[in-house]
Amino acid sequence: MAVTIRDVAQAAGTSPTTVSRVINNQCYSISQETIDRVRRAVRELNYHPNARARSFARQSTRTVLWLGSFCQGAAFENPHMFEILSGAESILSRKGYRLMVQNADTTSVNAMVEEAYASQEVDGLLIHASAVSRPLSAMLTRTHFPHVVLGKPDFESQMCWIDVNNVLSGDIAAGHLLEEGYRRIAFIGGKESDRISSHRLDGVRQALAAASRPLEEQFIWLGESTPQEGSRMAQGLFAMADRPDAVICANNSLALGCVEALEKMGLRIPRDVAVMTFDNYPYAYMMTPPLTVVDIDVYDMGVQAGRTLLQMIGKKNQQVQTYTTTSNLIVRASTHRERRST
Amino acid sequence: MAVTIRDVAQAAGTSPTTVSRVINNQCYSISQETIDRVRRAVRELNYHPNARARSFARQSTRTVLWLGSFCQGAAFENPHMFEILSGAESILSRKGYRLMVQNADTTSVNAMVEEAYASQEVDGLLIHASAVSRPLSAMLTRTHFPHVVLGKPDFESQMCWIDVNNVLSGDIAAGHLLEEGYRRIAFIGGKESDRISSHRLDGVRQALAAASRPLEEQFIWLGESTPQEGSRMAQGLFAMADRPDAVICANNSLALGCVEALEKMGLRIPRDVAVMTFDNYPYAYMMTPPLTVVDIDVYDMGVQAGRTLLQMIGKKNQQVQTYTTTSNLIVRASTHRERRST
DNA sequence: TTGAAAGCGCTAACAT
DNA sequence: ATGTTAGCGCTTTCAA
Repeated sequence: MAVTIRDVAQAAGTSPTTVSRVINNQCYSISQETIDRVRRAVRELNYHPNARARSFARQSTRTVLWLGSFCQGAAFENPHMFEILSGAESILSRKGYRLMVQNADTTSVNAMVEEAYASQEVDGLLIHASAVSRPLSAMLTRTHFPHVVLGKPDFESQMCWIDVNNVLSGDIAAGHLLEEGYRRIAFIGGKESDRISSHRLDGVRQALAAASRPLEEQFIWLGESTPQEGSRMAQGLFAMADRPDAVICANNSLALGCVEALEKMGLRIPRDVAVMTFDNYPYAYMMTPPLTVVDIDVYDMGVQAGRTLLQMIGKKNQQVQTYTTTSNLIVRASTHRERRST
Repeated sequence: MAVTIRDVAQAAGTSPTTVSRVINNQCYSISQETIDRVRRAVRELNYHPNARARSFARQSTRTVLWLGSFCQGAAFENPHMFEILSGAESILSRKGYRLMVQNADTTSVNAMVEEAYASQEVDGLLIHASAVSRPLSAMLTRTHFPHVVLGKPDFESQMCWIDVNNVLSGDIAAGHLLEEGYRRIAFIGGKESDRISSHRLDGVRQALAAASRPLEEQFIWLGESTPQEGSRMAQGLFAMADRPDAVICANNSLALGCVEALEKMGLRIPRDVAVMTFDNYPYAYMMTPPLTVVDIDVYDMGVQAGRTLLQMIGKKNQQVQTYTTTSNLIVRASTHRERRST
């Protein structure tokens, strides 16, 4: 049999209650001598409190459930989510909480949350935005169950969410190009329904307008987020009479195609044209030349989400709907005229 | 207050014992009528058994702990691990088990496993090979605690592990090129300490030897697994008098550099030279031309690991040390002479 | 076919 | 400063 709290109490010549207090650090009314005796007994018996009994007695598992997409290929197609997950794990772990994961999508998520809530299996939820639904939103709002949605849901709601600020990222991207002396800035983006791309475009527009050099409409090309489309749009862009001298690509896929097209057209990066994009995926720095990116610290977003959730678990009356603003500019050869591509 | 088993029992006019039997499907001695009454009460009261009480009473949490690297950047640098994780999640979830995750490395893992074992918090462990250590191995072997290591540990041990078969993958790669009519096959790989690369090389050697066309030593180039090195090695390879007509790159990074170098040297893929690599990363199919790869179904490896672990949790006397053999050839333009690169 | 009763190992209210 | 005691909600043994 495993060592229990009674064994420790006996060995230390005290009661289970006292042992419980010591191992939970509620020592404000315990003599130092007793504390030492208990600690020694714990060590000598190699006592580890039974987690199941604890969860049961304190009516809390100190566990958080992460709901998101864990389907086949997800890790390759959406490393973002796993990076946020990693950030959340770090803070939860540090605070003595456990992190459970479960595959969920917009249709399955309701039953899962219902079950997790009713069975009191977890103290809170972290839900990836790709897995939220309106019924879920209603349920969470009604029950006030602690939760944080990772990413802004694509409908109005009272849920608590945290997202990175793509508008800010676009702003930073355009600001960097202006600083480097580029003046004819173009944007290659995803379709209008692509909210990330649209937000980045908004930010670019903002920054250029603020610098009294508004983004010209013929310099905005939108299409599917594939290298092929990126290539096609770049070709269109640079077939125009008045060429741009810099291109902001809304994402890595578009950037890949764009760079390829520019190369084929005999344009040198960054001498003839600057190229930059968002998110520091391996593509970005493995390309020649390595691309300047505005990186979004999604790991940090996970940390913040975890921290927020823990606060909500502590005092249940908090509501948060916020953007975290942790975009970092990483300057590489593709936008830096002094350097040359390797 | 939440609905308890007593409430259901009362509503159904029976005892908690009977309700427990029904919800756990131990119905071999219960009248159909009683079962129906209980089921109805469960539904009407929207009863969900308290997971904490269950774990406590049955002395099992039906939870598995995954230990691996969740540090910053891990999702981008090692999507593999998350893909295996996803596979494991799917099978565990289906069998009514929960999956917890925790960041671990070779030094921290011992304390974590000790704690998880002693506190009886989980029923089993899935440990990524990057986080195993000799002391851990000794501890698991001594306690017979159910575990599966994902990937073959780099030291001899009695631990249970599952890995993909990289030797087989190399064999398949070489076999494909032979079939396509390529005869002068070269290999660009990671350093000798890179076990994945080495195994793939072994497989290539095997297949070519079996076809009585042994891999020529001057066609084997090894170096750091970076695009730069891949590029350098490709240049060396194709500066030789007797050029190869096909190159197998041990991984995507090397392939990226290799393709770039070939392009610069004016060689057309696949007309002048075939290129293939391993693992179906987005790089592989976003490049021009898209690369033929031998893909390793790591998701499936996670499924198999999860399944194996559940068996071990069931009957504790099983030991497994095995390769899963789920390599799939994905033929694309880079090795197919009939097609042309776009 | 069903039910009573005894835990599972800890926490926390209350008493001293 | 410490101990007594009563749960936490379920499962399971044993009896009927």
